[in-house]
Amino acid sequence: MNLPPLIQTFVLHFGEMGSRWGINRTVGQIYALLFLSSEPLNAEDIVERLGVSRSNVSMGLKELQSWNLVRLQHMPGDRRDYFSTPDDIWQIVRTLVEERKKREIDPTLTLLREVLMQEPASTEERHAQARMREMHDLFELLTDWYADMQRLETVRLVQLLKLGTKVQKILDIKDRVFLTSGSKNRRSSGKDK
Amino acid sequence: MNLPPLIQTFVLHFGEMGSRWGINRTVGQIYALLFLSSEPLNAEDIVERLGVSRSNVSMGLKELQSWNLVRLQHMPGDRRDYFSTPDDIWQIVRTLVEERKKREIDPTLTLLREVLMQEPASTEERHAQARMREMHDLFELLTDWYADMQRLETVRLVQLLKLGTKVQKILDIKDRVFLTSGSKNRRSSGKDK
DNA sequence: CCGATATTTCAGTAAATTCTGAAACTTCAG
DNA sequence: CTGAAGTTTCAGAATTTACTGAAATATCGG
Repeated sequence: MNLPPLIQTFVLHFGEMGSRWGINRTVGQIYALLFLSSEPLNAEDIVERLGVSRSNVSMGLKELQSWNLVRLQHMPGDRRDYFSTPDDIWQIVRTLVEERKKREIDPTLTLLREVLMQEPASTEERHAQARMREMHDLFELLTDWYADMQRLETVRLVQLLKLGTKVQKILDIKDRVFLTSGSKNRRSSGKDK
Repeated sequence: MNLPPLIQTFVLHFGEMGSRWGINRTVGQIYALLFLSSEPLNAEDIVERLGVSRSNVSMGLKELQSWNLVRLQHMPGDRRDYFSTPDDIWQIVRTLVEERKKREIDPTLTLLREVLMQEPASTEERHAQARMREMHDLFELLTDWYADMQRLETVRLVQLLKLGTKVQKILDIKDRVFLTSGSKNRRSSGKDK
C-alpha cells in the first residue's frame, strides 16, 4: 500500500469498518480512497495505491456503482474510466441510507406483510404474528419518517437535526399559542435538560 | 429446522438479513426465534427448533448477550438459563442503535479527531484532512441529534417521528409568532463551519 | 478491419468465518 | 465430596467469501 500516512490510516480504518457492514475490505478501502481524493482516480491509480489486483479493483468499483456511490467520468483525450465520490457528503449519506433501505428494509416489510396475511394455525403462531405486526408497524413508521426527511433540502434537514429535542419546546409553544381557548388537547410539558 | 411455517419464514429471513449486517446466520435466527416466542427459551429449545449444534447456540447467545439484546432469566426449580427479548420493541431498537454507535461510530470519531490533529505534509494530505473534517462534523451532528432522541420517552419520540416534516410548518409558524417585532434572533440558516 | 489499450469475467486458490463434537469447566443437590 | 446437569471452550472440519491471474471481451483511433 502506497499512501501518505494520514490517508493510509483512514483507508485502513474504513477497510475494517466495511467488514462490519455487508461490504468487503477492498470495497471499503476503495471508497475511502476516492472520498479523500481531490481528483477522480482510474482503476490503475487505485491498484497502485492500495496494492491489490486489477480484477479486485474492477469488481470493487462495480459493486460501488451498483450502490450508486461513485460517479463515473472521463478525462478529455483519455479513454480510461475515472471515478469519484460526490462532493457533497450529505448526498453520500442520502444515497447510502436509500440503498440500505432498498436492500434491507423493503424486502423485510414485504415479507412481514405477506406473513401477516396468513391465518395463524396455533396459539404460538398467533403470538408470533402479533410480534411481527409490532415490527411491521415500527418499520413503517420509520420509513414514512425517513421518506419525509429525504424530501427536505439539506439545509433544512441540518437545521432540524441541530434543533434536536428543542423541537419539543417549540411544539409546546405552538400548543399554547393555538390552545388559547382552554382545549384539553394539551401536550404534557417534559423536561429536556 | 422444526418450526411452524409462519415462524420458519421469518426466522430464515432474519438469518439471511443477519449476514448483511455484521451478524452471522445462526445469531440472526436465534434472535428471530426469541423475538417471536411468547415465553423464554433455553439453549436446548433453540437447538431443537433450529437444528444447529449446542455449541453454536451457546456462542450465538454469548454474542447476543454482548450486544445486550437478550434478557437472561431463570425459571423456579430449573437451573437452565432462559433467554428472551425485551417485550418493548422500541427498547430493542434503542439498544441496537446504541451498540452499533458504540462499535462503529465512536471509534471512527476517535480516529477522525486524531487524524485531524496532525499537520498535513502535502497538498494531498491537506485536502484529505478537509474531507475528513466534513465527515467528522457530520458524524458529530448525527450523534448529538441521536443523543437527544435517545433521551426522549418512547411516546414522545413516536409523536415526533409521526410529525415528520410537518414540524417544519410549525417552525415557520413559530418564526412568524416571534418575529412580530422584527427581531434579529432568527433561527440561524446554513452551516456554521 | 487492425492493433493498441482498457475493462470484465471467471475458474481456481487463498483466506476468513462459521460450525461442530469432544473435552473441560461450573454449579448445585444430596 | 460426588456425580449429574448445564454450559463454555476450542481445535479442526466445513463452508463461505474474497482475491488473483489469465483469458475473454469491449472500445476506439487510424
